[in-house]
Amino acid sequence: MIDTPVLRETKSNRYHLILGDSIEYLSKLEPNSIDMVFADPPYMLSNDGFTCHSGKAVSVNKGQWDRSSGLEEDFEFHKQWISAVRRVLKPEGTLWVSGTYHSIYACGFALQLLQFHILNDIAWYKPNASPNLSRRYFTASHETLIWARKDKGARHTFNYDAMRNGDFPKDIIKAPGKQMRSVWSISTPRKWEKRYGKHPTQKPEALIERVIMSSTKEGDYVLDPFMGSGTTGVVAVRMGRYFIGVEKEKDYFDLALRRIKDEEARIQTSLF
Amino acid sequence: MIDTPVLRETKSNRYHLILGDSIEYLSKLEPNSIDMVFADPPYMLSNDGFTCHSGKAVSVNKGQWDRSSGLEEDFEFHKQWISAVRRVLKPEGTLWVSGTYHSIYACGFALQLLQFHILNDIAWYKPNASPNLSRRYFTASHETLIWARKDKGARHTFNYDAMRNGDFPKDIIKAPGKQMRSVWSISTPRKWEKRYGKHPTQKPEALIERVIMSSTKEGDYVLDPFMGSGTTGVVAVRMGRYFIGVEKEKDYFDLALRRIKDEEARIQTSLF
DNA sequence: TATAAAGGTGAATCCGCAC
DNA sequence: AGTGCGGATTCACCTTTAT
Repeated sequence: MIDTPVLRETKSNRYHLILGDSIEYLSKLEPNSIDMVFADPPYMLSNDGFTCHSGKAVSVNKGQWDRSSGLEEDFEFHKQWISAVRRVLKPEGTLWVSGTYHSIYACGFALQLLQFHILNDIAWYKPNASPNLSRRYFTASHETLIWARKDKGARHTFNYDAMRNGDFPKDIIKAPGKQMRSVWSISTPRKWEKRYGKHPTQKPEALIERVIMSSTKEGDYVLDPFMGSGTTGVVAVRMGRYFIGVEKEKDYFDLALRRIKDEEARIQTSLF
Repeated sequence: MIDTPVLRETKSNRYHLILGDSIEYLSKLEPNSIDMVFADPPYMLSNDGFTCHSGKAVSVNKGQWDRSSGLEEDFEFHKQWISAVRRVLKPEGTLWVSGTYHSIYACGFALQLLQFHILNDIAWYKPNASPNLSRRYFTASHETLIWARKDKGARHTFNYDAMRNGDFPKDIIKAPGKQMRSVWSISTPRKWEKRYGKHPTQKPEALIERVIMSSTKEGDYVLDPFMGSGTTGVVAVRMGRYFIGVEKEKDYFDLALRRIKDEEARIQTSLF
């Protein structure tokens, strides 16, 4: 794999998609230019005897020291991408980070070390989570999202009324006309639309909608440094935000591009 | 304040309460002797221009570097007490850590660095949380609990059936006869029993009951290094576990002692 | 045709058993 | 004592059948 920062780009009035490395690309972006970043970072590095160097996984020694050093490698990676994000965020801009316990503690701690100010942590409860088959743990049924702003002093966007008075009929936690709480009940998409084939870690559109609705305005610049299959882009474009997405794996990039283009077409059609 | 490790101790058949410093005390305990630790660590060090050195708070410079250095002090503290806990845990023993986003990322990351193996993270949802008055954030309505075991290889205790089939009538998440999930809906105690006066960060007994019920057996040794007002001890004694509690502030120690003694008396009475 | 009940499937470990 | 295979486990959701 060639180590070029940007292998391919596709632009439109509504989005800018980049096939390449996030940190590389972010370092070339205009500083203080992004309103909101949504990031679902990878966390494979330290887990099962594999470590990930510039995009390719290599097997490593599984000794005790290694698990720790893997964790520290993860941590270095998280500090790097969060720093890169910090540079391009507007002072009043905010960052969302999502993850399970495998990665969220390293991310949250890195965030705090790098002077981000946590506004909320959100527990995304999945009512349709898979059962636990081993019977040796509780059934893992949620993920964590951290919402933080760049500067403690700046005034961030929070659409209080939309959150309080919006319609969230399937959420068993949210009461109509009451404040949105830090626990969100949103089902995972069970079968992925056949049009685009299956993708393992797909986030539900309702989740991303809530994130974008709560913390951005129309016309804002939304960036996803680990775009994956592009759900953030699909929803951002649908909601009238400008989307910048970076993805280093070509298959995911192609899938995201197709989905976001389709969404754009749907919008054009519906304007008539 | 004198830096004696143990200022006062009170023992019985059911508990052992220590007024003094946790890390000091733990360093003298028998290694590999404790079945479960429940810890709700303090996190004041780095927060609002105060740092806490050996028990007393001193004002510090609020510069940018300082917030970071305060965080790192917190982190050092968490690594120290978690290491001390690690030493006294049995190989199959487990550790619970509770906290909000102020401290839980540093704790979780420290836990992982110190070779603990996370079994679950639990989102404790508080249906009766206070509303958000600023209208600039989501309403903070949950805390996080991390459950981890000392060794990945060892077989920890998990009372699957008690969790699956027990009665949790007030929990809007838990379905009868279905597995216990990683989100628990438990109200906070609204008014604290008058007998003991008010305490700010009181945890509900139902929460501690669920923790102890799920991860310990009768007769197990349960330790709380930051005992506070002693709820862990009250519930542990009630459930027939042997409780070891450490608290460095005399007022809290006295309160905990009174509550746990009262619980013990209640048990003796009910045996007739 | 709509709604309800019944039956089948898949996912991710852990465990015992045979060697 | 390691290794490897196969069965057991639970629950949401889909499909099929029944009312």
